[in-house]
Amino acid sequence: MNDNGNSQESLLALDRQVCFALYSAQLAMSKVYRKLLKELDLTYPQYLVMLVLWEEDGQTVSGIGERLFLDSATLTPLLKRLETAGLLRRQRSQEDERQVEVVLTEQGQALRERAEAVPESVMCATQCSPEELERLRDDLHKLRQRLTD
Amino acid sequence: MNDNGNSQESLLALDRQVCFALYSAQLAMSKVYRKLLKELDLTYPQYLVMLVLWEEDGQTVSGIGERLFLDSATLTPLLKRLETAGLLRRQRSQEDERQVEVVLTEQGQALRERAEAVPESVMCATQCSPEELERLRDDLHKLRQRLTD
DNA sequence: TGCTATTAAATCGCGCACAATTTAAAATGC
DNA sequence: GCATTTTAAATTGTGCGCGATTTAATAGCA
Repeated sequence: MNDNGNSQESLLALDRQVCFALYSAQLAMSKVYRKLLKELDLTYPQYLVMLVLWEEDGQTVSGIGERLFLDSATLTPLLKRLETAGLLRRQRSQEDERQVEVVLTEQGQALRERAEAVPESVMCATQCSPEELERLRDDLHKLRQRLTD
Repeated sequence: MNDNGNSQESLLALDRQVCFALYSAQLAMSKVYRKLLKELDLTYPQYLVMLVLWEEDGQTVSGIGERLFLDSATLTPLLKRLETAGLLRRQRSQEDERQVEVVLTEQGQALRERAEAVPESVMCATQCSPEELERLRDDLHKLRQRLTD
């Protein structure tokens, strides 16, 4: 038969699991981004924060966190690194001193131009059609929503 | 118009990106697993290593790494933790002293029984049909392969 | 008003991932 | 046989993610 009666038919079989497919696809994607974002001196999570701020500047830490599903334990040190890199400033809100507003510097705004090329490079690396990518995106979005109910 | 001329129509728009959908779905999945695997005192990557060893015991570090797309820098400390937990032993190969063979202990083999329930719980948490999950798995598998060409 | 409860960030500790380097063993070439 | 190259694992350093806790400010309420 097979090793330990555990193979293709078992639910524990690695290659049958969606979650491993998800996990390893994500790792592979990270590697593609790592290479592309090296040019911009950004990590992928840092790039995500910049996307959020390019869409709407001046958000609070928790505002960014809601958008990316990350909390302050992850974001605070990440934002400090981006601040050190000169891409943004962090300042306590005037109205509510508990909150920290994150504001892009000119350099941070300027970086957007150079980032424009990234999505196309990634889409190219996937070797998928726009239709395939859209379907996958929507499926993943649905999955994430269901998992966080 | 909109903030910085950058919104729904831009390729930089967060919610249009497959990669962010992938990233955040993976994080959500991790959280589901974290809760389930807490029972077994395993992290998700540790669980993956156990899956690999339950399928075939006695593999080398690089063998496990090929299966999971991870390298020794990730696996060595992880395997040491599993060894400390009493789930496996690491021993230099007799024929080739460069290689380290990873062998399950009785306790490690026994854990398999308790892990049997995990996949079903996860599938349940996704609230997806088996067909949806299979399609997603195959799509993700395809994506990973294309990204690592 | 003053006390308690809630909220927002920050901090701490741990476990990945991975680039880069090191160590040691085996394979190769002359 | 011996030096060179290749290979496997380990090590080092950095940056996430996140559970758990802490710090500080605001809100709520008697």
